[in-house]
Amino acid sequence: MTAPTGRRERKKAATRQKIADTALRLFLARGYDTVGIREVAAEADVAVTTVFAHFASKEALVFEQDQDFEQRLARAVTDRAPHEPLIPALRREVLALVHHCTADGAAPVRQLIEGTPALREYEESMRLRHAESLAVAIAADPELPQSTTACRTIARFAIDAYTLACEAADPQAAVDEIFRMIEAAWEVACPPPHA
Amino acid sequence: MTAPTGRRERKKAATRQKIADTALRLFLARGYDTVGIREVAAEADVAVTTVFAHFASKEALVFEQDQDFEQRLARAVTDRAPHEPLIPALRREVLALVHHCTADGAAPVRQLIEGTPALREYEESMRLRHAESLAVAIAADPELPQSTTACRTIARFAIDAYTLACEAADPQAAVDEIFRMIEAAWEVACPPPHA
DNA sequence: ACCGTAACACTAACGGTTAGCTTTTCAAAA
DNA sequence: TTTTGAAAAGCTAACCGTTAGTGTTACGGT
Repeated sequence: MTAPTGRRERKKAATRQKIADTALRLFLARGYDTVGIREVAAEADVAVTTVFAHFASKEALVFEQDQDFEQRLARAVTDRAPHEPLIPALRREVLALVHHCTADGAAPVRQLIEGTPALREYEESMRLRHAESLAVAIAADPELPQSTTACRTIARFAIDAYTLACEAADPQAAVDEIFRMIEAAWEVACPPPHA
Repeated sequence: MTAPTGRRERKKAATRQKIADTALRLFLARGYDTVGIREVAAEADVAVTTVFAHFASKEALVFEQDQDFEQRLARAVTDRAPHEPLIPALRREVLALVHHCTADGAAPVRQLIEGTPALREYEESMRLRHAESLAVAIAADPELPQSTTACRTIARFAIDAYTLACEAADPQAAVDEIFRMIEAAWEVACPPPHA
């Protein structure tokens, strides 16, 4: 179902990839702030306007892989097994995402992001957008008839868990600890019928 | 105790105030994005460089009043009565801050912020800085010997409460609802000795 | 073979921000 | 009072991310 990719789409994808690779290479080698867009474009042998045709901003060049982050969280909620409780499903997905971003291969990029304020800000803005769409997914669940505020709250808490766990010394333990807190918060907002 | 303010400091403060007032007036009248820094400077009758000598960025012009937000949260923790539990003290302060920012007088400015993506982003970045310093204040409390992760988690939750409550239809009710959740989360992270 | 259009290039500009340097203005030492 | 040091403000010119305007090329469907 990947469709017969024509030469056109292949070339486009290649250009995009070349830009992203070049940018990341230069950023890692010499630092994000000291490498300009004009230089990235020159090194990738494309026009500056082409860079912005493929990426919405300079920061977006660094977060090329994380496109599906948003969808994965929402789907963890909407596609979970019938009658499966919300929080454990959320916890599982957050843990997977944390593992993905603390993997050994991602270390240099993580370091680049952590050491560049502009990138940290950009990432946090992304996360907040993710929280909003997660809140919508939670609110849309017919099995959970609670307030909009509670949905948005839990969504933000989950994003907080992800962010904090990524920075923690022991990410796995951090996810466990924070989700114990989230579980308690959720039970207060939406008391289960079992008790 | 305001000290004998010399002419110099008075003039400096006056310049700063004039810039901030002019900027806010123009932004409210014609929109944030359509008013340039050069125009603000001209209207305030100062040089562009002077604007940036007083404010770190264009966005900072809008958040002139909120300087002490950060301190107030930290102090609500450090200066609370001996043996007073953490969460109620935090709740009280957050509620006060929410009231302050949803007051009638602040309505036009809030509307300006909500309607300008650049300002929303900037505000969120501020909040995260506030969360960090709040986390430090919580971690420094000798009565609460728990993990760094728990401190940072609660700090972010409190900031989330502020943000969500400011946007909610009924801010007071939102603070109540969210802090019930936070209370539960805190008790799991730091079980009180009473039970 | 032809045409519509998506992808890309080029130039020039806009707006936020900063560096470098000069001028003004206050405060306190001399 | 006069001198002097420094903070505050000004001016110019630029840097950098980003966008608009305008072509040009190369592909894909007819």
